[in-house]
Amino acid sequence: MKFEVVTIKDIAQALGISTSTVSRALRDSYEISPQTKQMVLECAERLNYRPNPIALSLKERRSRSIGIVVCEIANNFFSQVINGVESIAYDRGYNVIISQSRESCEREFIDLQYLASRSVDGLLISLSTETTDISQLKTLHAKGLPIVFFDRISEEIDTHKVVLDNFKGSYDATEHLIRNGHHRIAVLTNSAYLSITSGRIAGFKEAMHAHGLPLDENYIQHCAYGGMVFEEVEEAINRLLSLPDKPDAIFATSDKLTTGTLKTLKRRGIHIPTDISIVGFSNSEIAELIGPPLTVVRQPAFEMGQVATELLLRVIESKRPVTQFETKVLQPELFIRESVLQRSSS
Amino acid sequence: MKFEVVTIKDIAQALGISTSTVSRALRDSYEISPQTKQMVLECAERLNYRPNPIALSLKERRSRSIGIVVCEIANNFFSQVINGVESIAYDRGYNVIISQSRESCEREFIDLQYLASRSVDGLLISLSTETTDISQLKTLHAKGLPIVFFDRISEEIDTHKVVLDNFKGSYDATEHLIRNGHHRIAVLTNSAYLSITSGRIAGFKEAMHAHGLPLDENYIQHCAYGGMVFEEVEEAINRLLSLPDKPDAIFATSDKLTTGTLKTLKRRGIHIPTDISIVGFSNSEIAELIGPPLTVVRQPAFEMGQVATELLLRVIESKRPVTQFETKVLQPELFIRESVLQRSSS
DNA sequence: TAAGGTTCCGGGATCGTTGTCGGGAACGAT
DNA sequence: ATCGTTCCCGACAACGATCCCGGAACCTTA
Repeated sequence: MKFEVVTIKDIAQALGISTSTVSRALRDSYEISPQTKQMVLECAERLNYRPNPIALSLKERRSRSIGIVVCEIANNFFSQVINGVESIAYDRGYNVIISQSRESCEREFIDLQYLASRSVDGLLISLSTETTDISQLKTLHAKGLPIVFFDRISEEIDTHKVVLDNFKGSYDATEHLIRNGHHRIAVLTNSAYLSITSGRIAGFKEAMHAHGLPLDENYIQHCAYGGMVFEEVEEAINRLLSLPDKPDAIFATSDKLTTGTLKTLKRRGIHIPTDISIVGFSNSEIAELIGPPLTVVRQPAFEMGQVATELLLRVIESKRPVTQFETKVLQPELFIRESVLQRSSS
Repeated sequence: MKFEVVTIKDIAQALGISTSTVSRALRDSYEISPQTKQMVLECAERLNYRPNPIALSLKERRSRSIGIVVCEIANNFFSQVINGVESIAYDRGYNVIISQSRESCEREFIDLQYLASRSVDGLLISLSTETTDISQLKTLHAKGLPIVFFDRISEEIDTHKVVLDNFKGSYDATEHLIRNGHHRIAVLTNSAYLSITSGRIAGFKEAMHAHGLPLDENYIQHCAYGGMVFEEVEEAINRLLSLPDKPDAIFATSDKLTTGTLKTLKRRGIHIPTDISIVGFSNSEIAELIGPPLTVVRQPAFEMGQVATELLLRVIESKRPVTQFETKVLQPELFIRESVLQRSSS
C-alpha cells in the first residue's frame, strides 16, 4: 500500500544533474543559470513534483501548522472559533490541526503530546473542565512552544490570552432578568475550577448585589462536565426545581448547559417563560428558532479565533523571544428575545 | 523559537553507547541485554524522551494519521460523523486530521494536496457541492492512497463507500406529509451534481407517484451552495411562496437547508405548521426544542463515521492490495414531531 | 587448539530536503 | 603565463529514527 512519490532525486536523475541543483533551481536561487532553472521547472511540472513537507519539517523543525485543542467541535461556540482560526491561518500559509479533549484531562494530555511531537509551530488551547494540572503545558511552554490561551485560560502561564468579558456577559444577563421582575435567579454553570466560571459567577453576584437581591448558594449549580453529559444538567435542574423556594429564572452560562436546560424543561413539560424564564449563553444560530426564541448572551467566537491566531502567529514568527504578553478581552452581546417573562415587579 | 527535544542521540551520548543500541533497546529487541535495556529505559524516562513521529513518517512513509475532508464542521451531521471517526481511529492509534472544504472545490483541492503531502495513510471524504472534477482524487487513489467515500460519494472511483439510504429517508418523509393530507409538497435540495441529491429527489418523486400525486418541477428548488449561504435558501423559499399555487409543505433535504428554511419562515412571520408544514433532514439535537418541535429525518452520523473508518483502516492495514470494495447503506430514521399539520385530507 | 555458535553491540545507509563547502570552467587583467 | 573573479554546479552532512551488516567477545565442541 505504499504510495510512490516524485522526489527531487527523480528530477535530478531524469536530468542528469545533482539534487542540490534541483533544490536550488526550485527555490529560484541566484546561483543557478536561467536555462537550468527552466529545465528543472519544466521537469518538475511534468513529473508533478510536490515537495515533501515531512522531510522539511524534520530538517527545519517547523511544520507550518498550528494545533488547536478544544473540548468538543460539535459545539457552536468552538466550531465558530475554529472557523475564525482557519480564516487567519489559511491566509498565512499555516495548517490547523484540530484536537478534541472531550472535557477529559487525560485526552487533553494525549492530544498535547501528539501535537507537540508533531512539531506544531504553536498551540491554541481552551482547557478542559477536568484540567487542574497544567504542568505539561508549562513544560511545553518553557521548552519554547508558543501557546495562546483562549476562552478557558490558566493564569499560571504567562502568555497571550484571549477571553470574553465574562463578568459583563453575566452581569447583563442577570440584570435583564432582574429588570423583568425576577428575584429568585438560579445559575447553572461549569466546574468552579474553570477560568470562565469565576467571572461569570462574579458578574451574576454583582448584579444581584447591585439590585439589593439576596444570594442563595443553593441557586448556584455546577456541572462538572460542562453539560457534555446530559444527565448532570438534568439532575442539576431537578435539584433547582425541587428547592422549597423555586427559582423564577434560570441563567445557563454556556452553550451546552443552555441546550441541556431547555431539553430538561421540555421533557418535564415546563413552559418557558410562563413557568420559568431562561437566559443562556449560546452561539447557536437557531436560538431564535426555539420555542420561545431564546434570550442569549452571544460570544464573538469567530473573532476570538481570529484574535488568538493573530497573536499566536506573531509569537511564532517573531525573531527574538517574546516576553511581553497581553490579554485581550472581547465583549459579549445580549440578544433579547422571548424567553424571559415580564413579571409585575414588586 | 526553536524548541529543544530529546533524541535517541542524546540518550546514546549520555550512556556512551550507539544510537542503534538505544533504538533497539527502546523497541525491546531480543538482541539487547536486559541490563542495557534497563539502563536505556531509565535514561529515556529521565530525559523525558519522546520519539519523533516526523522522522518516523519520513522513514516509514506512513504517518499513522488519516485525513477527513468535509464541507463544514459547524454542521451537526458532519461533527457527529467526525466524532464517529475519532472514536474508532483513536482506539487504533491513528490521528485524525480534519479539513473543511467550505463547499469550494478549490479549497477541497488544496486540502487534498495538503493531506496527501502530509502522508496521511488514508482518506475519508464527503465531496463539496462544487466538485465535478475528481481527477485529483483519482490520481491519488491510483497512486495507492486508500480512500473511503461517505455521504456525498462519487461513482467514478471504485472504492469503499458509506451512504445513507437517501431514497428511503426522502420517501418516508414525503409519505408522512402525504398521509397528513399534503398534496402540494415543495422540496428544497442541494446541487443536482451531488450524489445525495438524486437519491433524495428520487425518493420524493416515487412517494408522490405511489400516492398518485402530480409532480411540478417548480416545486423542486436547488441550492447551489447547500445552504452555506443563507440568501440562496431565502430566495428559494421566496420563489416557492410566490408560486401561483403555493405549496402546503416544504421538505428540506439537508441540515443547513432545514435551518435556513426555518429562519426564512420565521423572518417572514409564517407560522409552522398552520401556514405551512415542514419536514427536514436534521441531526441537530435541539430540533425538538424548536417552535414547533421539528419532524426530521435523522441520519446515523456517528455510525457512518465509525463504519467508514473501519473500512478505511481495513484497507490501510491490509497486506495485499484490496480490490473488492463494498458500499454500505445506512438507514435513516424519521422522528415525527409537530411541524406537520394534520390536514383534513380531501 | 581451531572451528563454529551465541550474544550483544556499533557502523553506516536510508527516507527527502537544504545548506555549507568546495571546485572546475571561462574570462579578463596583469 | 599566471592570478583573481565570477558563474555554475556537485559532494557531503544533517535532521531523527530504523535496520541491515558485520564484528568482537565469549562459549561450546571436536
